[in-house]
Formats: sequence, C-alpha cells, structure tokens
Amino acid sequence: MNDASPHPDQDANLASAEMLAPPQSIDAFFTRLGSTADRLPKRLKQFANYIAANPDKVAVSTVAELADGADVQPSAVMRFCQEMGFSGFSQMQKLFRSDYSQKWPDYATRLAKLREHGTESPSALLAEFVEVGRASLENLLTTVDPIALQQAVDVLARAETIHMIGFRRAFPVTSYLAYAFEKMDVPAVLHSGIANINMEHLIRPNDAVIAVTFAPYTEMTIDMATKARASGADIVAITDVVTSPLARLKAIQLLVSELDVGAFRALSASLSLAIALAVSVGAQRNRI
Amino acid sequence: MNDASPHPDQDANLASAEMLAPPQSIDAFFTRLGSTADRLPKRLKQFANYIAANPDKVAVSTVAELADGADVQPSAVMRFCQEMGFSGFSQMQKLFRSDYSQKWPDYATRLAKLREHGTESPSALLAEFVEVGRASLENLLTTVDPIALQQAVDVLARAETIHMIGFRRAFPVTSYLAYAFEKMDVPAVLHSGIANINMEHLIRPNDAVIAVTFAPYTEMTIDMATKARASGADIVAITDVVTSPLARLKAIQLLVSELDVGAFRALSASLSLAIALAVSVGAQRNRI
DNA sequence: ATAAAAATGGAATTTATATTCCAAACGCGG
DNA sequence: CCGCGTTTGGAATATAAATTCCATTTTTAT
Repeated sequence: MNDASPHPDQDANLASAEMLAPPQSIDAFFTRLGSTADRLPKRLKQFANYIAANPDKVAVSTVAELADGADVQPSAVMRFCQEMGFSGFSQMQKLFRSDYSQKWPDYATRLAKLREHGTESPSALLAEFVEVGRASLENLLTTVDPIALQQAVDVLARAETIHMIGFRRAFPVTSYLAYAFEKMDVPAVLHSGIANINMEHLIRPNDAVIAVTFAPYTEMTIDMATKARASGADIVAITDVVTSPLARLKAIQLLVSELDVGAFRALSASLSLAIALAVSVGAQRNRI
Repeated sequence: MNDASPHPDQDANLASAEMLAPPQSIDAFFTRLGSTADRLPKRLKQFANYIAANPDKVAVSTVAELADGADVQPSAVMRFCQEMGFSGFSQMQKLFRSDYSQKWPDYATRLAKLREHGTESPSALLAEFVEVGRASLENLLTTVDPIALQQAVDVLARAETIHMIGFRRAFPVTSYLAYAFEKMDVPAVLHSGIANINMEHLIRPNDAVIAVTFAPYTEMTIDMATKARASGADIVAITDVVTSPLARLKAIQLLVSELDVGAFRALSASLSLAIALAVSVGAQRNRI
C-alpha cells in the first residue's frame, strides 16, 4: 500500500524494541500480530500462536494460566505483551475484556441473524453448510453401526496393505485417509486414477479395500471394488444407503447420510467417519 | 439424596446464613437468585439487580469495578457472593468464566482424560470426532470474517482462472474445491504436485489462488503462493491463525480453527468453509 | 571455535485484588 | 424513646497476581 511513506511508523518498518503505541482494538492487535509473528523468537511465537488460536481465553485468564496453556513461562508472556506494544499483560487484557461483552450474543442468535440477511450473502450460505454439517454429524452416530465399525477396524488392522478407492466427491475422503495412514506408517495405497492406470492387480488376497462412493455412484469405484473382491480382498464400504451397489460385494458397510445444500454437501460426517476409522486402525495395528 | 434429614435444606427454606452448596451453572445461579432476591437486604438486592442486568460483566471485572458499577461497597459484593452459596467472589467468578469458555471447552484436558479411561473403542473415537467437529463448526461462524469472505468471493468470481494449492492434510480441501468448481464449470486448476511438476508459471496476473495450509505449514504451499503473489495474482488463504505465513502475502484470510483429536482433526469446518466459498463463487459468476 | 548478543526459565519483588473485621448507622419491637 | 439485632461503609489484612530481575542457556556472527 503506502510504500513511499516518509514516516516509518508502520509495524513492518520497526526493526525491534522501539516503543510503539499499543493496539487500540482487537482487530488492530491481530493485524499487528500477523505482521510481527515471524520476527518473534521461538517462545514468543509459540505464545502468539496460542492466543491466536484461543483469543477468547485472554479476557478471562491469568498470566500463569495462559502461560501454562501455551507451555511457556510467565515471563515469556510478559515479554510478548511488551513486544506487542503494551506496557504489560494487564493493559493487553484490558483490551480483550472491553471487547468481551460484545461477544455475548451466542451462536444461536448469530445464526438467526445471518439467516435474516437473506440467502444472498456468502456468510448466509456458510451458515447453511454449518447447520447442515452439524445435523449430519449428529446423524452419523445413529447411522453407523458400532459393530460394523469394529469389524471394519479389525479387518483393516489385519490387512497387509490397505487400498483406498474413491473418486470425484468421494476423493477428499480417500485422500484424507491416505494422509492419515501415511502419518501412522500404515501401508496404504491411494488409487487416484491418475493416467488411467488401473492398479487393480496390485490388490492381493490378504489386502483390504476401503471403497467410498455416494449416489450417483461412480462406475469406476464399483468396478474396482468388484475386481478386488474377486481377488479375495475384504471390502469396507463408506457409502450412503444400504441399497448401494457395494452392498452386493459382501462389504462391511458404514453408512453416512449427508444432507445437501443445493447440489452440494459439506462432507463433514464422511470425513469424521473416515478419520475415526483411520485412527482406530492405526492404534490397533501399533498395539499388536 | 439425604432423605433422613428432617430439615429440608432447600434454598427456599433457608432463613439465612446456613452454608449451602454453590450453584454449579449459570442457570442454577440465576434460578437461585430469582428465588432469593426478595429476601435480600437493600444493598444486596441492589447488587443482585445489577448483575442480573449485566451478567456478562462478572467474568471480566474485579470486585471493586462491579461494586462501583452497582454503586455499593466491595464488602457488600462479598456478602452477596456468600449469601448465594459461594465461598467468595473468586469462586463465583470462576463459574462465570468457565461458562463463557464453555463454548470452546477445554478439549485438551477432556480428551486426555478420555484416553486415560481407556475408551479406545472405535465408536468412542468416532463420538469424539463428531463432538469436536460440531464445536469446530460452531466456531467457524465466529472466526470467519463475513467481510473477508465476501471479498474472497468477489476476487474469485472476477478471476480468469482459479488455482488451488494445498497438500497433505489440506489436500482434501483443495480436491473438494476442484470437484465443486468443475461441477459448476468454473475454470479452476488443482495444483496437485503430481510428478513434481511446478505449474507456477501458469498463474497469470488476472488469476486468483486459493491457498490452504494449516500448522505445521507445508513449505511448498507457501512457496507457490509467494510466487503466485509475485506474478500479480490475488490470494485467498484458508488457514488456521493470523500468524500463518500466508498473512505476509496480503492474502484475504479466512480463518478456521479446527480442534484436534490427538494428532488429527476432523476437517469439518475447513470443508464447510471451502464448499460455501465455492458455491458462492459459482453463483456469482453465473449471475453476471 | 570463540566471543558477543539474544533469549529463556525461574525466583524475587511489587502491585493489585479479594477478603475479613469492626465500628457506626439503621430499623424495629417494646 | 430506648435497647437489640441487622445491615452498612470503610479501613486493615491476607492472598493472589503481575512484573521485574538476573543467572543460565541458546543462538548468531566472526
């Protein structure tokens, strides 16, 4: 923006410990934090991240509590406050406290307000997805059969290699599974369909497959799962209804009914199921 | 409870200073206040009215400040607290403070406890992810700035081509964006990093970039976003805190603070934000 | 590799805040 | 109008919190 400014009183231009007016608002505070965080030493950055993630705690906590939460020393908190331009913690807390009472209108009323403003604005749409996501998550606990889930975990924990199949709208689910398995050192292959190479022959009898697909079902997912089944692998299906084509394969079915907003859905429930599945499998494998 | 007692120790029957269990929730507190207020002496009633009218102040004020606001003496505040069953002001304030952060409860310790209890069944884990997902979704509405969101939509609707960058745990988000944009015929490129081909030079000045990364930030995402910025493209950042490295790029920041379960998170909030963003962009493009 | 500078952790100190105490004021029944 | 229990204001004390200080460790530059 104002690069030619002769007055170098911008945050960015301040080399270091020069005294500097304290932020006058929470917004100003976080703006400055964003532009300063890089330059901060380790512990101060650590604390900066903590309050960036927990801004609501500042108003109602003591230095010691915050320090504890961020896993730093109280003195580091003090240095941070001074680095941000405050005289000390108390002054900074005063800022957060003055902003605090404005936050009283809770989630419910905020949502209602957003709704009133018409479904035109992106925020209203976001509110829709949030609401639908919450509902889907609640449903998830009733649609997923705990026994089936346990079976799925057993099967996957026993498998030599886990194969993940899922395209288009299901791909975020499989790619997150792939990430989780990799992080836990579980041998797993993501069949991404890149270059149209079919890696079906990689699937061996002692392997297991996680197939993810929702109506309208992707042809390729069904195909690949069918072939995998033929070669003796177990199938765990993450899908939407019992009548899904995957049912025919004697797959262990984990059902997710995700609600739509228009033509799209939030995928919250599917992702949550997937990650819970992955972590359980990882835990069970390492336990052995 | 104690049925043997001939003295019913209900609030209503207590004439005066008998010790009495402190309220366990804000609701319980106000219920008791309502049934006790009449019996209180003048100054204490005066103070009761004050906090009934300003409940949000209790968590962030000192005794002296509240006393001042209600125009009573600090000692009156103390007597009030004790009359309500608390040991003193501090205990009462603790209740008000914990209730506030109830919106974002202390999951870290709660999860630690759960893990000690050995509740490692897959269903229990799933329940955790569902719970955390719900909390994250609720928070999403407070962390995402509606104005920034609108800006992001404008920028993306105006762009010739939209580029999506995000790897590892962020990849499910970008891949879902890619799916949504494709379905709405919005020209968009998913930079997947396949074959280590850098497609940075594809990014032209009239394009826009959606960069998605969460701590610990993926180097490549930052790199690519930086280069894109250098070639004049606008950046929309989906990230976790303002201290994110993407802040430096004058990006439009959409903040999602997702809670962890162990080393993983449910991604519910991030996905919801992403799809709301995509649909808004699609709608706005087609409107023109 | 070494010295200088910066950052850190923890204890010591200062300051703010909660809490208690008591004398004075008040209201009430005689 | 007087005595007695209750309530009140304000000062005194105890407690907890913020802030500073300094010795030790870590990083940076030479």
